[in-house]
Amino acid sequence: MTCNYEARRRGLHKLQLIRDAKRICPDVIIELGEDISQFRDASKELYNFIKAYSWNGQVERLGFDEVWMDVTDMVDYNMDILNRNHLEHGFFQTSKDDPTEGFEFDASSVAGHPYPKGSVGVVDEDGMPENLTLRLRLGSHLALYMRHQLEQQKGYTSTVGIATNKVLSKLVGNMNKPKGQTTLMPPLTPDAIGVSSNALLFMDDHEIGKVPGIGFKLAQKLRQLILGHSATIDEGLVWGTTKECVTVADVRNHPEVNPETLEKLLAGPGSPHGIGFKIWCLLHGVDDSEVNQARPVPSQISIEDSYIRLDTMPEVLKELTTLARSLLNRMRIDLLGEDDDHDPSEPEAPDSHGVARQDRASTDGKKWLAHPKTLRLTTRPRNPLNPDGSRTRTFKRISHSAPLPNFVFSLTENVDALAEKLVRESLVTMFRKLHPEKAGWNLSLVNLAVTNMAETAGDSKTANGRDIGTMFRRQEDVLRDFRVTEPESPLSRSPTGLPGIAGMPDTHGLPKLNGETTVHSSDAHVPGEPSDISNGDPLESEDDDMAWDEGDDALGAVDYCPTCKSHIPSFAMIAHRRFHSPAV
DNA sequence: CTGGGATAG
DNA sequence: ATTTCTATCCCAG
Repeated sequence: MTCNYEARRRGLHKLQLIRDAKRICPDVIIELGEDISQFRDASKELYNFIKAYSWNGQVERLGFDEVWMDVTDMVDYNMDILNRNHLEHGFFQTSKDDPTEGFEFDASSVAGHPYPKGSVGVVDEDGMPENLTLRLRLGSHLALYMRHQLEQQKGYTSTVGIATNKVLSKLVGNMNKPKGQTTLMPPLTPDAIGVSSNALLFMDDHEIGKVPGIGFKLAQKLRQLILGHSATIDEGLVWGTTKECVTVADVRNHPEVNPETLEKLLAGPGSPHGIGFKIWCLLHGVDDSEVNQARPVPSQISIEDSYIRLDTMPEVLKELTTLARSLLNRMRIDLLGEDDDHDPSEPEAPDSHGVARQDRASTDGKKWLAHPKTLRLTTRPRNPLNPDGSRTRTFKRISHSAPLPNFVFSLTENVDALAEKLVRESLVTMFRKLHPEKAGWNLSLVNLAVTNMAETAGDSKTANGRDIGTMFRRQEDVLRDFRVTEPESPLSRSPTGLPGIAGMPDTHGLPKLNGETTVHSSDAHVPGEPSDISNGDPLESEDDDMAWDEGDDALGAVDYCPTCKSHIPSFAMIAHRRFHSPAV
């Protein structure tokens, strides 16, 4: 499935056949098994570590090992307190409240690698760096500091990209891996005197499919446009590579390429609105998408397994039970939080079977942070045999959703019993909707998911025990469809005031320059070799109109359910107790 | 809200 | 085109 850097140095790559790996590297160590809980745990730990540095909470995960962090506010603040006469003796405050928290740094240079190589950014006749150059330098020093802390405190090295938006930071982060950081330096807009933009220069060499947001389907359409025929997929090598190499420059410089033609080429049923303009922006290194807020709970939890042969009902029931058990355990790990109202003197209720708890998640003193409302069952059927005996492979999935029954939130019942009950009372019916025939099907994959999380009040509780953040988000949800907003184009945000040059679409390709700094971090590495941090490499040197609050006094009384450890409005307690009573 | 697609690691 | 187990966002209906 995957391999470490050592194996890659020996010529192996991810998603390689075991047979090929053994041939190329006979002493390869193959680890069988698919328990990724350790990776999940490490991912959470490192993500929480990074999140703790954020002021604005914009810390977005991408998979298990990558994070974007918008540090615009931290850079704003530190630009204000920076002494421009003594750039060499700067102090970066990592806390607004405590002026002693932070690190000393040299704002006269970039930390780590600049792109292009050797660039110092844009500096005037007196050697004074322009604002954006200084801002990116600050970003680079913050990145170096955080990487140092990560290595010292957690023992992981890392790779970082520092730039003015998400797409540029992610791509520039690839330049010096592992254990390096790269900052995309100004000028980032084409200059009146003809100095070209480093953003364009940087984007131009990338193969079209390497640009985040341009996946396999879009890349093939763009290659077709440039080549005049569909690009041939290069077999044998890594997935996604083509024999013909079409670069960003090839597409951008194509005479017929503009937002309108791209829209005609790329738009289709199901494709996002305005895709032509979005892709055109990406080709110019322009990306006005926000770094998402860190969320307390995931929006979905899913478990899946693939099968060589799964074609009988008893086997399906067995697999569904196994998956349901995993899913319920995952729900307890990811959706349970500390219960502030928990009384530790009260012994935990024994489970109904008197069996010692062996689940991974401890449930005492915990409560549900969110209640998923929906259960989804997905399968991937194998195609029936063709008349000639061959089988056309498909990877299409079919799914069916149903309400998630409330008994799964019981913290007194053991997971095994709950899993069996879930299969009996929900999943069997859902399975029949997908596969009404008694036999004749053969599944290559089964997936179980819980979605539509209804978040319960979190940490930021108000006096009446409600989450003010959730209330505002709800207000936003309600108002959104009624509010008339003026669409804002990223181009309208140009801070330069430079007029575009007629006939040069490039000049409209302004990166997001409104002072934002995005850091993209990837590739946490286990301890081992010295990194560019530790080896001393000099390079790395209120009002009354709150309609939603109406009637609160009437409904305000809240009871506490000892079974599922939730706060329940008093008027609903009788009905709520029925949820926990055995089914009749 | 559902079911499916595209994209991503 | 292949092989896995996740996850997110978006769209039409």
